[in-house]
Amino acid sequence: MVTLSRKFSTTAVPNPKLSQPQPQNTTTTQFFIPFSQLQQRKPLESRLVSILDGCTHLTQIKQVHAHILRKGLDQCCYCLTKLIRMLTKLDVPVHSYPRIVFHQVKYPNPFLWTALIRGYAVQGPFLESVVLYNRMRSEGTGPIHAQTILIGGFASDLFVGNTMIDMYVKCGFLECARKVFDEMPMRNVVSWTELIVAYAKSGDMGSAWELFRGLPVKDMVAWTAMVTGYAQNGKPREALECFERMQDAGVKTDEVTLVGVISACALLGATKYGNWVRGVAESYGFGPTENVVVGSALIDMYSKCGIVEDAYNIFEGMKERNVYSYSSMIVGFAMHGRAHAAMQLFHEMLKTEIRPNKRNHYACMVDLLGRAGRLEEALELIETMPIEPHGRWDDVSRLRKLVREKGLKKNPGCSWVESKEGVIHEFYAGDMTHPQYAEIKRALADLLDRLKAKGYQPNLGSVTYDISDDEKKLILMNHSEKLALAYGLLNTESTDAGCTIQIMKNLRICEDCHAFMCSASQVTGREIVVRDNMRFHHFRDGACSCDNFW
DNA sequence: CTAGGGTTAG
Repeated sequence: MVTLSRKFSTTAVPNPKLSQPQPQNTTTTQFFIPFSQLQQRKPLESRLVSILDGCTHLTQIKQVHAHILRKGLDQCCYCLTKLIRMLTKLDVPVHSYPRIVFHQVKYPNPFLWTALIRGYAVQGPFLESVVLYNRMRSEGTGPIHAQTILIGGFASDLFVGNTMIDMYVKCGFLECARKVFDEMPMRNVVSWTELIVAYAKSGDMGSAWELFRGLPVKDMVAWTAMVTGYAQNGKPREALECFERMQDAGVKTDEVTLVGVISACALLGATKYGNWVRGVAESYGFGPTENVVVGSALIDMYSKCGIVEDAYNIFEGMKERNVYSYSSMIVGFAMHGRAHAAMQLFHEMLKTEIRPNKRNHYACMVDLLGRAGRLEEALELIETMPIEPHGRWDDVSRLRKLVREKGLKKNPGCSWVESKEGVIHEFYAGDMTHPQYAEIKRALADLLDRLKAKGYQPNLGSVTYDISDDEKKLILMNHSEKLALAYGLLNTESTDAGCTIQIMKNLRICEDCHAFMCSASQVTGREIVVRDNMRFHHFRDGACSCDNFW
């Protein structure tokens, strides 16, 4: 079922929309140039590039350069990119000859920029490459340069189109990317996947699915994009469903797919499913020991499933560790209130070459120490914290995240419980679709009476809508974690192995549910664990491990 | 030459 093959089918299919008359006066963006103006790659330029590729001495390159100028190709980014790349390969200082070549081009395209930036990144000064990178990405630069590729027509349709989609997406012009996609004469899986990922990253899984549905040949990468898209957008059930449909379709799977599945399991708290995935990964030789990404994902999954020990076993067994592995483990310890272990690991990490993720990491540790009441250590950490000079690279990812969040609608409250058989039961707030709903409702009413006798009062302040108190009580009673609890009580016995009822929730637990769970643990004599999006709550004998602080 | 991957903070 699993393969490591990276071969992809690049069969391009014609765009059916183009045979129909094009609608006039659509929302044209100022940067966009229609594909009809596109020319084919010119043979002369291709030949010059391949000649450059074979150059081994500076004199040869200079000869070809002279030839390029004679042929009037002094503005051809395609040739000059190759020229700069060859120059830097021969250790010619970027700041001399290559930089001059670059400055003679009026409209450098992203490839030319990249050649220069890469040169500085290899030879130094490193700061210069950062400066150039930011300049290239500064307002509108990407799309404007994209025009020059189009007008010059330095590459074939399909490739330019795909690259443009990528560029527009990276510059945050999703609509432009879509427009390119719609007007491309020929398209392949890559074109589709680029856009699907862009929609997924912006939180619009609806559009992603719509596109995916219309994709004629769905390959492994496209499927994986959907699976991880769902996982990244807090829709783990959909992610697993997608994964299963992918297998039904007979599409092969590799470690990237499995990583997406594991992170869905982490969200769901689906231990059994996760274990199975781990087994599959191991049997194909990219288990947690061999593959850092699989390992880190599993660490996160196990700690979010409440099994820190297993998480630590994975961590210990890993051949290679990076920031993700350490972060996941530290956070895993923190989530379970093991401040000491987290602190120790943090210091262990500082001894390696792995650098913490700048301020965030420190913020996390300070928060943890503060929570554990170790204020002196927290202060010491703040004082010894090295201040990193360039936060610009950080900005990029923060910006993308912002975009993603902006497009994201607020997720409805949702809880999951795993049955004895490993089946995941999902409950939404006010959800009446569960087959056992009638029983659940009765059990909840029953429980409510017993809790009231012990002094529990519904906390009406947890509902902020402007409605009557009775309606508020009804809403509270139908919170997803209460439904899940009732399901758990109905379907497990206190004598069952691991008789704890473990509930996973996508949002923060509300005050009313918290009090309800406390009281319920006392009345039923059962241990209840609720993991919300922040931490674990262990309810036992009427008290919670978080000390009512969450 | 082009497409899919793991953590956290607020």
